[in-house]
Amino acid sequence: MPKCNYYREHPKFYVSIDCIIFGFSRGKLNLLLLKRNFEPSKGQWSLMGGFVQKDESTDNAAKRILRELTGLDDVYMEQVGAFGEIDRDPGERVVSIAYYALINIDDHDEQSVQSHNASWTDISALPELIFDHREMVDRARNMMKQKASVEPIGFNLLPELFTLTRLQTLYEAIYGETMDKRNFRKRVADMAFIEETGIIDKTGSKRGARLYRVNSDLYRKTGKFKI
Amino acid sequence: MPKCNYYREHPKFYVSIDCIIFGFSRGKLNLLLLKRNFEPSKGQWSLMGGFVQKDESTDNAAKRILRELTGLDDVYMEQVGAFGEIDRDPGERVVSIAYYALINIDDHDEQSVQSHNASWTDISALPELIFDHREMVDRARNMMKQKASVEPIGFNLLPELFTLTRLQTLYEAIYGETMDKRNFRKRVADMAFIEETGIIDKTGSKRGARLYRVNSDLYRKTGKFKI
DNA sequence: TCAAAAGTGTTAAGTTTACACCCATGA
DNA sequence: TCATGGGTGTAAACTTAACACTTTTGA
Repeated sequence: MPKCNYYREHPKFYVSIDCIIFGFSRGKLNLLLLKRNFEPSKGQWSLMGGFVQKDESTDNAAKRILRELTGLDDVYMEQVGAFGEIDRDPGERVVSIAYYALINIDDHDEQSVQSHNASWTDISALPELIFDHREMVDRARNMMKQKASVEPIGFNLLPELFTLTRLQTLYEAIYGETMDKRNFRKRVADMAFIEETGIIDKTGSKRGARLYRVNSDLYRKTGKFKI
Repeated sequence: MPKCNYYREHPKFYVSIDCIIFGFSRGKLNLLLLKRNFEPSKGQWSLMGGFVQKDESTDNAAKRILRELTGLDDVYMEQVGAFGEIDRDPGERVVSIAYYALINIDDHDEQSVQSHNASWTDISALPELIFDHREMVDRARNMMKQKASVEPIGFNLLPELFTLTRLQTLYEAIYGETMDKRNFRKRVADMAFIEETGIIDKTGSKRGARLYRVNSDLYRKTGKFKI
């Protein structure tokens, strides 16, 4: 019971979560999208979503919904914001809170993704999306780009070990522009927390390339990030 | 009626708005805070807030609530984000969406502010705030600072005409650091949309200072902003 | 006549950009 | 032996930062 009548007169709303799930594959940013097999808007493309429940915070709801689709825990997520237009969902009034997630595309549970009728789509060739999902994607993309330029969040899109060429391709995809190889490597070399492992990866080239890794402790202590 | 049963099983929540209202006065950033004369947390300091109604979007609810307190329309507002911890409001489960507003402190309706038991407080000496309002303020402040460095939103905190000294003091308050006068003026001079009016303001000094104004059309066309 | 705020340029330091060739290897 | 991706340094252009004195005027 409420402690006073203060709340009584006010309406209540469904509160949902929508997830913009970023992955990085073959030089491109990708989003994990669902082809809806339920109403409303059955058959159309949408973001992964779900409703906030009584016993969970919105942040936890977002984690749960991401886990339902990908099988992943401990994923990097940021809130994009609340979307509260009256008719944004034609079925009912629903206030939705969007979150974006950065995952290593190799890690997700393929079974679960398929059972949800979901698939990875190149972000520069998105299909039409339901409701205001396109606006959510655009805002998430801008926030992510901005944040990725000043904090080392991009590494969440890579496996633990990565080559510098792969890292550069990732940032080229995030920023949507090509970069100079030597300047890029100079900047990486200036960030001590991006460590050489001594391991050589021969899968990407004949010669082989050095594998690097992020040292998070080192970043926390000393870290400046700028790419 | 909903078009399907999809929503039925899910809980509904109160959705509220909280406003972080920035003003600029005597060289300091200020917030408009309420001393609550109602439960819960009567007698404590809080942000201006209210509940979203059935017939309004969250953006419009924020505008309404700001207008209720300040009497102002057409105010610069940005959404900070949704705050959805289960127990953030001890009275009831409420998901709150925070917005910040930038107003010229001379413009507000003093009557209305007083009748709401509200007053301006220096942001660097805030009292304790209820619920998670302090976190909202901190996030709003960071977002505002970030945005103010790359878009000309700071001018919303000033009257239409302003001196360069006042503009500099404002940005020093936003960034929390002093700036070099000559470098600051050089940067302003490089932005054509900050126009000299030819008017001299004698209120701030014996000699008088030139008054400037923002030309928004010019900014939209040609504008780069960097202070 | 003096206190108080307004106004004004130059130089050094640091950062960013542009640019081209050799290396190692497996096929 | 050659095609492929991996790896490396320097100089010019630009941006940022540091710095101090003169002007105007009302009290």
